[in-house]
Amino acid sequence: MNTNYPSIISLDHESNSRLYETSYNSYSPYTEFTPPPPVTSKLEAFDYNYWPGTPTTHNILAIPPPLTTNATIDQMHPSPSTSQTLETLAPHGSSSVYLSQINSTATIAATHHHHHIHQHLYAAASSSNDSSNWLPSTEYQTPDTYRHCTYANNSFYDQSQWATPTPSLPSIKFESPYSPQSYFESSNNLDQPLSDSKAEEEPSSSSYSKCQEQQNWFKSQLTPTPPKNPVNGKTRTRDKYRIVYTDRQRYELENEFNVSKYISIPRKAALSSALALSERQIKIWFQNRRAKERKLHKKRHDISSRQLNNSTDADSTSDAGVESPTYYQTYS
DNA sequence: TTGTGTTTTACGACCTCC
DNA sequence: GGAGGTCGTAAAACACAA
Repeated sequence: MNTNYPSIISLDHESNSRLYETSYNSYSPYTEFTPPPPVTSKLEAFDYNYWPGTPTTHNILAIPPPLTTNATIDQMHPSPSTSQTLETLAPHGSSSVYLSQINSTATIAATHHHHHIHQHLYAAASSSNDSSNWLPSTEYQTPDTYRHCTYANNSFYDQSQWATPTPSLPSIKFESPYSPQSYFESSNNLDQPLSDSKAEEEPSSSSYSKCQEQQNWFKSQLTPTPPKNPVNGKTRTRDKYRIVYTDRQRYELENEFNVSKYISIPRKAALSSALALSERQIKIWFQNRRAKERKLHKKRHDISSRQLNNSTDADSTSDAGVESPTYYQTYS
């Protein structure tokens, strides 16, 4: 699978290892990296271009700088017998390769959300220098904590920087209208620095504190903005007020909507828990989102109809691009 | 600022399905 | 009858031109 969208990676934080130190704007992931002795360490690379096929795990066999163009890896997928360079796997300009140093044996777990890719890199329970002992994909170890990093536009971004030095999400401008595409473009901005002063901030020195700040930021993003004039904290149910969802809540909801226009009961429960929203709020958000989709589609259809001028074709009006509830119920 | 149009939450009314 | 669907709408939040 080829994708032009940036990908979010979750690194196992057990090792506390960071391959890179970043500047917010331009990240050179390998500039400060000193390759460890091959006997005691391994490196891994992902090849996003093959996603979501078999996760690609590679040993780095040779690490002549710069890694980005010339590292020799043992490619285990799709051809275990061949060795390739990263350049082969990730031609310049592709959003495809991620490298991470880990101190112990590691493997990769992954989930795939439509255009949005979310990957987890989990360390094995016991370290080993023998690749034959690497855990199979069915034996991933769930880390206690992990770090989110993002690869986009040939640069890495550590999302923990969103919270440094004070939790401050780069202000995401939600474009109007909120078409799925524009929303993904906005979501890309989640992972990229904006052209403001925040982009110049230096990362904090402590990886641990950064992780804490990141977690705090995520917590803050789960707290919807209360109404400006709350009356006993009530929403419209009694006082005709509404809350404003956080960017993160809307981002995750939008991601889910791009997976399916109708949310299943299990996913609704999961999202409710993950986003600190009630299931009723999730349900109504999807109802509103579908209404918006229909409205947008109608607008587009009206425009195209006008352009076709008296054409009688109405072939694109059937479902407004949204599966019917019956369709959803069949698969829920 | 301010006025105005648009978008986002939230709900009621009504409908279908199980 | 309950759950969840659409449709229409209220009102807060937001965008933006003047």
